[in-house]
Amino acid sequence: MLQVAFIREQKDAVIAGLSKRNLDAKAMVEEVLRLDEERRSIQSSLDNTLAESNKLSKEIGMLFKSGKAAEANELKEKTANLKETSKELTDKLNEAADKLTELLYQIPNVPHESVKAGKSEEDNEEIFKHGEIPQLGEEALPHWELAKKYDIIDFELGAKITGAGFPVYKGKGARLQRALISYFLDKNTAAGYKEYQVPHMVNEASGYGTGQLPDKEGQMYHVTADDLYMIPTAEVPVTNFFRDEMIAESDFPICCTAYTPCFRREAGSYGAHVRGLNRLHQFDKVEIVRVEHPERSYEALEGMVAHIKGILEELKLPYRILRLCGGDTGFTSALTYDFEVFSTAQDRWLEISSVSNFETFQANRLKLRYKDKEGKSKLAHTLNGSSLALPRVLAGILENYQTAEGIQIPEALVPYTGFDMID
RNA sequence: GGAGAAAUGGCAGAGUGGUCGAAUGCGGCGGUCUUGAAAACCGUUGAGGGUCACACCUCCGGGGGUUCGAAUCCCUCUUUCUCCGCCA
Repeated sequence: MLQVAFIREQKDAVIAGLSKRNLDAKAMVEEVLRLDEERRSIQSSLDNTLAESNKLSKEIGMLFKSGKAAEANELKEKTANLKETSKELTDKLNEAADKLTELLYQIPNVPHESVKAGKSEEDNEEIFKHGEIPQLGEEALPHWELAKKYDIIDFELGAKITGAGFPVYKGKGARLQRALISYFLDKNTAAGYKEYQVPHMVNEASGYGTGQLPDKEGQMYHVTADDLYMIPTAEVPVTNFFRDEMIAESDFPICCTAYTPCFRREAGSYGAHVRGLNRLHQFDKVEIVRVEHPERSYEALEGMVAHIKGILEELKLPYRILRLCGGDTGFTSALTYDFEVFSTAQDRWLEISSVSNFETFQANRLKLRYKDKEGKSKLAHTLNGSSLALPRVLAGILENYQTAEGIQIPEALVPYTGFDMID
């Protein structure tokens, strides 16, 4: 969430920034400032009441010590009033503070200056494009048909044992999944990211920490008996490593990578675009997460983009990079680049990675801080990106690498799969 | 699952009703010494709110309670450790 002090100091810039998300935040911002003022004024009355009551308590203590019990008891009666006042003020304070927090939770991050205004994905800017789109001819198949033809992914079997959107990978398909995970993790660790294996469920506090709660409550699977949530991405457990942490400035940059399955309810999705691997309830992803000094976070973001470019180029997949417009940028992000691979047989671009800088938006909720040179604690910046999401990379490989003899395996993956052709 | 013990500042660790936001050590920061560094010595150093700045308020795992007054007493939850049981 945004910091109140920031909203107070940069009110107009905040409103102007949020308007790029197609959001008129004027009323919300003003309500935040009003509630904050109310909160501070109640706080100050409460402080005065408590100060007086502390003073009396000290006096009572001294009187008892010097044996003046009668005077002490007299003073005790005076504290009753103060107690009542402070209780009332505490209730009012909590109410104002809760309202303020609730409202702050509803305000998205202010987009970076490079982000253009826009309503939807139509307005995203393509900033980079690479690779040749192969000419496949008439007999080219979409990946769900290739999966069936070579018996490597079984959607029906997954539907039988769990439900739609939970595929079963078989034989060389399963092996290719494992190969991709190892390959991505190796690329990430070679680039300096430390590898982690993390729980696939998180508690409520972690959900709030990274902003899945309360915003996207319905998108996560909720294990109600134990009040745990299935993770929608490794970002949630990994970023929450740093919840309530104080970091030494010398620890920057912190670079983490983790493979996890990701669970998403995808309530409201429908149609041909969710076919096959395009949209699943459970999928595999290797994530990278960074905690950075505010002055270097955008440099880090560019580094992450370059890293992912390197992987896609090694896999020889045609891809493009989009800078998301305000309206399409995620709630918590200030700047997001999407990577898309061209799916030749479907004749469309598929999103395979999303790389974002959250600036202090997550760190504020997480209370993730560092000490600067003057010893002041400041909020750190958090960033993350997929490196990479498996299903659509797999779809891209199956579709772009299909031949009359079978599906070729990209050269870089052969050491991981142990075979160079699915046939 | 049963029995017991514990949770204190960046870390370690004292503190069992008032003078405790909290000894001491480590770490950090500043300085003396040194060509420079290390060592040694001196000083300084928790977080949040609030203020122009002070004052002042809150915070000793979370929540609630007792009391004029709680790190300290009571209840509850969470977590950790030890012993027993079960187990991939």
